[in-house]
Amino acid sequence: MARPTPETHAELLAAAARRFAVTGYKGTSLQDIAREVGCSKAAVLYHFANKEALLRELMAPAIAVLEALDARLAGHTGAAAQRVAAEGFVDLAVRFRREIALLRGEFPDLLQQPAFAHVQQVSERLIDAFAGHSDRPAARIAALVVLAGIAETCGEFLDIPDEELRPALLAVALRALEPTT
Amino acid sequence: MARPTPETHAELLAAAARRFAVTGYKGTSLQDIAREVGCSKAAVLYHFANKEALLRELMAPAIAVLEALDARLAGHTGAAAQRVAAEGFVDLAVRFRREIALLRGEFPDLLQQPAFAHVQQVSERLIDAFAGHSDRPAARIAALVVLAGIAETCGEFLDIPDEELRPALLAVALRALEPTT
DNA sequence: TCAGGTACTGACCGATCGGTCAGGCATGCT
DNA sequence: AGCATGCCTGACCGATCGGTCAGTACCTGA
Repeated sequence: MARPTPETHAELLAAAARRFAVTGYKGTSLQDIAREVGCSKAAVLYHFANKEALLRELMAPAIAVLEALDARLAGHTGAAAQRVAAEGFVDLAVRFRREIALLRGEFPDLLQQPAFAHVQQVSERLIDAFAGHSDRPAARIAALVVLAGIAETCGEFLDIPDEELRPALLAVALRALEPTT
Repeated sequence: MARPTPETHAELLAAAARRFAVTGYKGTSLQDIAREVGCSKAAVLYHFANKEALLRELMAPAIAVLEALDARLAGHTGAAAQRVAAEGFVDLAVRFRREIALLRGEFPDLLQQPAFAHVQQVSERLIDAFAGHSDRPAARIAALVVLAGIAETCGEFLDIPDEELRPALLAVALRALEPTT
């Protein structure tokens, strides 16, 4: 089974993304990933220090975009913040839907790992922006429904093009976030 | 550590609910549950045939209510179906928020087990009702955002009373499901 | 020609998983 | 007194987990 392919690193990353999306992070073993690529489990751990490092590398691009959105958010308040947050997050969710989908509810668990501690804070600021920086429970509830709903949904529509998914998600987000009279 | 408590069954159920809600189904071991109650792992498996049976018994009341909603859904179409589905699902989510929360994204995995196969079909009919029985992608996207958003959100507000959470969730659901002009 | 790095393997490790099993200890019926 | 039953235990099982390690085949530059 010895096959000298230097692109293995990228192949492993892609295989991990596929497996994580189906069976989740905890539900996928290094064996599973190795089998999909056709190499040994030891080869996986040659390319990545450990399982968490694999996940970290997989999520890095998405996290970078999330942090850019966070930075952009700082300059806005109220309804403007809502619109920037909705547009930015929908765009992120659509572009990285595969990466987001693979965390399928393991978010709470994974975010507690030190490697993702910062993401935790960023998403709290995102919810705050979705809520228009309001403390009203109704606003915070709506914010969380939109955030979680989009995150869970985007991964279910892997087959339709970005240009169709993006406006549909944005429309439902903006409707849901409309202020209660 | 021998303590003859015949209420152990109920205690185990409650402990399992608590642990599942924090670390998820896969992330919680029978040891964890046993430790929380103060008995042995073998005692857990004396009361429940296996881990899945424990989960099944834990979810049974919520599933019964879900199936009742499904039956009620059959008599409605279009906007009426949307309203019945939204009201019914929000009520279910609020009442059983702890049970729903503990499945944290493990839904896709768990629903594939034969014991929950029926729930899969019911939730597809629910999404269909949310979408007003429309085939338009935008309608189906909105439906999934609402369903997933509510399911994920309700478990995050364990401390506020039903009477406050219910109308807030219903309001955001109805706003999000408003037909696009 | 050969040293050294890259990419990998199979064997192995301790821990933990869900689950089994024989037995023990109260309690209550006969 | 004897025996069944309900409830529970500690010891144990095979499987699988993430991770380590010594060794090896191959390529490259000196």
